Amino acid sequence: MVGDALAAAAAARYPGGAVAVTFEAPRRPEFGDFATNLAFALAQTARRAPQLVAGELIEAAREASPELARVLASIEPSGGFINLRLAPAIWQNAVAHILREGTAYGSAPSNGRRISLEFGSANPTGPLVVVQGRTLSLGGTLAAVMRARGYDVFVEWIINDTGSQLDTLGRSLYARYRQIENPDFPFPDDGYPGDYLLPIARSLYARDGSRWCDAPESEWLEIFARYARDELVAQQQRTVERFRVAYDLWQSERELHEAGKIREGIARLEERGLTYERDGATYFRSTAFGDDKDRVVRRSDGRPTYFALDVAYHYEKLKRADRVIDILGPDHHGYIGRLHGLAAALGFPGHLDVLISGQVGLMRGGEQVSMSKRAGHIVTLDEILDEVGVDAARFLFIVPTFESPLVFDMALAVEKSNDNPVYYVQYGHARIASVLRNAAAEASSDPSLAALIEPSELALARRLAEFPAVLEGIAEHRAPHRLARYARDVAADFHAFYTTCRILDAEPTRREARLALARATQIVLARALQLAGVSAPDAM
RNA sequence: GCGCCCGUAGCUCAGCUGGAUAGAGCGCUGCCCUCCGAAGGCAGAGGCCAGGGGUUCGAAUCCCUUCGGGCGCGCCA
Repeated sequence: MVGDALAAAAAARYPGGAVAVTFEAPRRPEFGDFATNLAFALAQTARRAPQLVAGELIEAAREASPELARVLASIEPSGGFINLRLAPAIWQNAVAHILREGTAYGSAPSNGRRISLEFGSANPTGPLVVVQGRTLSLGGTLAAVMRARGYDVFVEWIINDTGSQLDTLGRSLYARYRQIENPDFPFPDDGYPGDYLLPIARSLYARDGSRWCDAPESEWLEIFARYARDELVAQQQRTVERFRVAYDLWQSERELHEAGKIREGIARLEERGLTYERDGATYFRSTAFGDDKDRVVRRSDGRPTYFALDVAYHYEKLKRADRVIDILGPDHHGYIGRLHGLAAALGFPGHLDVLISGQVGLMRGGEQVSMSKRAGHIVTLDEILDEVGVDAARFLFIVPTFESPLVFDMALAVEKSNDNPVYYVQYGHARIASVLRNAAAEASSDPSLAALIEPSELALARRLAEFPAVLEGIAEHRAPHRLARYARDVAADFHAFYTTCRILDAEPTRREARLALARATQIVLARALQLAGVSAPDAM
C-alpha cells in the first residue's frame, strides 16, 4: 500500500524513470522499520540530489493518499533514503495474528513444487560419524522448513551397497568372525578397522557357528558382505531416527542395479549422443557441460562405474521432482561440476542444486580430536549424542553457514550458559512457560493489544512478524543456519522485553497485552525449535 | 597444474539477490534482582572486512588479480 503510493508519486513526478519500489529493513533501528532506496534510482534520470527527490516523493504520496497516516507512524527522507515507521497498531495486529494462527503461524499452503532432497548417505561400511551429524542437521532442518513453506519434499538416502567396498566389508567381517576362535587370524590390510564389527561377527557366529571356517571365500563372501551391510544400515537407521530425522526412502543401489536402472541411465546418455567408446570403455562426454574431463560410465570389462550410479539415480530423481537437491560432505567439491553437467546432459539443466557442507572438526577436553577413519579413530555420532544430547547437536550443527568449516566443541555443547546458543533459546522458552504458569488465569481469547507501545515490546512484535519471511528465505536460499540465528534473536528480544517490562504486576490492560505478547513469542520459539529438531522445554 | 570452498573485532562467526555510522556471542571494563526464572539485561572498549585494481551515485557483498588456509581431481566407492 505504501509502495503503491510511492510508486504512483514517482510515476507522476518522474515519468521517465519507472523503477520498482523495494523495501528493506534498515540495519539500524533508529532508521525505522522499512526503507526504500527509490530516490537513488530516480535521482539519475531526474538529475537531482536523491535527498530532494525523496522529500518530493513523500510530499506527493502524502497528498495523494491521506490514508497513509493510519498505518505509518512516520515517513521521512534521510540521506536519500525514504525511511518509514509503521504505526504500533500494525505490530499489535501482527501479534493478534500469531495468536490466531497458533502452531500454523509461519507455514504456507502447498505450492505444488516437488523437491527431492538427498543427504546423509554414508557408506554402509561403518557407523555414522560426526560429519554426517552435520549433514543430517542441515538436511533435516531444510526439509522441515521447506515443508512448512508448502514444498512437497521427498527425503532420501542412497545406500552404496555394491562394488568392491562391500567385498572389503565382507572380508573384514570374516576376519572378525574367525578371530573369535583364532585371535591370530589376520585382518585384511585394506579392511575396516575399529571394533564395531565385533558384535556383528559375534551375532553371525551365534547364528551359524563355525560352519564358514573351512569354506572357500567364494562361498562366504556374499553372505558376510550382506550380513554386515544389513546390520550397519539398520544401525545407521536407528541413529538417524534418534537424531530426529525421517526419511521417505532408503534407496539401495543394489536394487537400482537389479531393476535395470543403471542401464537405463546410461542408455539415456547414449540416445542423446553424449557417450563414446575408447579402449573398450564407455565415456560420458561431460566436458561438453563444463566438467574438466570426460567420465567413464562403463568399464572395459562391462561393469558400470560408481559414476554410472550417479547417472542412474539422478535420472530417477530428476524425472520425479521439479528440483533435486544433493547435500554432500566436504570431500565432494570435485563433484559439483560433473553433477551439474549430468543434470544438463539428462535433459534437466538447472534442476539440480549441489550443496557441500563444510568440514567438521571435533574439540574434546580443549583439544582437537583426530578422526582418521583409516587408523580406526572414529568418533561416532552416537557417542556425541550420548555425551551432549540430541538437542545440542541438532542446533549447534546448523549454526554456521553451510560451507564454512565447523569445530564442534563438546564442552560448549553441554555448557549451560550464554556461550551455548541452544540453552539460551531453550531458556527463553522455559522462562515464558514459567511466566504463563504464574499467570494462572486462562488466556483471554481476544486480548486487547493496544497497550503494546514500549520500544522493547514493538521490537519483539516486529521480530515475531518476520518469522514467515525468515522461513521463506531459508527455503529459497537453502540456508538453514538462519533458523538458528533467528531463534536466538527472538530469545534475545524477549529477554530484553522481559527485563524492561513487568508482565504480571502491570496494570490489567498492560498485563493482558504483555501476556499475549509472551504467548505469541512462545509459539514462534517453539515452532522454530521444532523445525530445527530441538525440544522446547517448559522447564529446565 | 586445474577446479571448488574459506579469509570480517583478541576468539568463534553473521552480514539475505550492492545501500546509511560493518553486527552478534564469548573474552575484557563497569553497572542492574526487598520484584514474574540473573541459564537474564544495560553500557563501554575493540575492525584498513587478507592485499591491490576495476564496475557505480554507493562495494564486506559483483568482476579481475596477488597472497594465505582447506578440500577435490582413478576404468576406487
